[in-house]
Amino acid sequence: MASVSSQPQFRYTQPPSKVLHLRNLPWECTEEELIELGKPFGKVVNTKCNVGANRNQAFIEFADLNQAIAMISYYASSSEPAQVRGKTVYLQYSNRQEIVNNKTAADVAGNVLLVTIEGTDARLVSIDVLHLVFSAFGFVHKITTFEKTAGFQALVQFTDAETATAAKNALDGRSIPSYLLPEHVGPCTLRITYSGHTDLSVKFQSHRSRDYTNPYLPVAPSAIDGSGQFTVGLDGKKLEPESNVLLASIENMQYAVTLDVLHMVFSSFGPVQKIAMFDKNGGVQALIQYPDIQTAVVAKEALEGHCIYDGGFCKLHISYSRHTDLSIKVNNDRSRDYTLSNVSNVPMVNSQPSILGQQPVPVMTSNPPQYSGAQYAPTEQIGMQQPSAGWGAAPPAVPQSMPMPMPNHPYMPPGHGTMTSHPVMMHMPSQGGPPQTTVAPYRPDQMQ
DNA sequence: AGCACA
Repeated sequence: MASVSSQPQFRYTQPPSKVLHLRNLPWECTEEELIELGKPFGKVVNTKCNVGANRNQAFIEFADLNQAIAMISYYASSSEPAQVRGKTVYLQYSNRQEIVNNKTAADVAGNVLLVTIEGTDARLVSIDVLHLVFSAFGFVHKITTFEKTAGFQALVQFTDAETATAAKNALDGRSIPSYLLPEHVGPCTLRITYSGHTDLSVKFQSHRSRDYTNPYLPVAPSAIDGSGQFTVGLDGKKLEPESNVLLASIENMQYAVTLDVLHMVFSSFGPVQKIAMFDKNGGVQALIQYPDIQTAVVAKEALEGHCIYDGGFCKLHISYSRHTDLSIKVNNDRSRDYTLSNVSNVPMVNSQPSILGQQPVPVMTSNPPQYSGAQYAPTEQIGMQQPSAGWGAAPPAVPQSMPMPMPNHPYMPPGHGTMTSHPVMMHMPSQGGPPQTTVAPYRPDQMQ
């Protein structure tokens, strides 16, 4: 009752806080710009950008209250107002004492990306295609996929946040190129944020998750017990779990295919540890064991459907075996353990008569094998980083540095190679996403 | 140009 309006000019001021409220910021002001603005006065420990309906407000939190006071005081008496991008920024103490929950995991740059695949056919995008797409930006350590209310999602782990950011910036909002998808599959758009994870836990190689850093990780039991766990692949075929052991069946076997021929053919891709041949369904099949899955993958990709001899003879059909280590009881003309003997190319004397008797028609000398080791030499040394061929979307000749299909690439459908001078164009979705005219070429080499 | 729920 004593003095009326003793301090009316302070009625609307806030008490000091180490959090400052900023308004009239330029649109979508960045955290970096806020830090630049506050740095002269102290240590900015937290920010929150793009607040408010117009996303033109923000908060800065200093480490110490005095730093916030220093900033307010400075601009209260300065002739130059606080500015961001030349725009005057209005400052005041916030009515809160700290910035709470400033960032979600999606805002914090990390090495793991959360990828949501949008589209009615999103589920048909295989983990292999995801691996191919993301490998364009760097080594992909692990991928897990899962279904949640958000839809079909994947976590993609890179070495570091920089690589992940490059992939995120280049791929977010883009659609997977149609030539990586089956014809009937509609647009599959990628929505990408950061994940809070730093290291994914992948216990098995399966159709749902992969650890590309650990080729010896066991294949998921669920994927090999035949209990309906096989998913349908892009081409409608069953996706087999990869294995270091290949099952090769030989079609149209006009010429004898001996253990030594198989050894020669399959040795082009890496050391063959064991081979076991046997008869099944009236034909000859063989199990070929490599020391690791990658070698087997490359061999399978290269040899599947090819013929050992010219003229369509002895056509190979290759799948992954459920075996991981063959049990070779005796070395003979049908089975051999090359790890037990350092002779690998010396034919063995027939020690046991085969069930069908002697080898059929030994005419192979007049038909030189099509394969030479050199033919597939580029696929050797795949231990460090797997070529994209390993996951079935590109042939093994594709260099590692450019895992995406290129124009004039044999896997490129007609039309794409001549439509653009850019290496690869990510196709824009007809649904959602920026308009076609603004699409940037998909050029990972230009991304930071 | 006036305070945050992602």
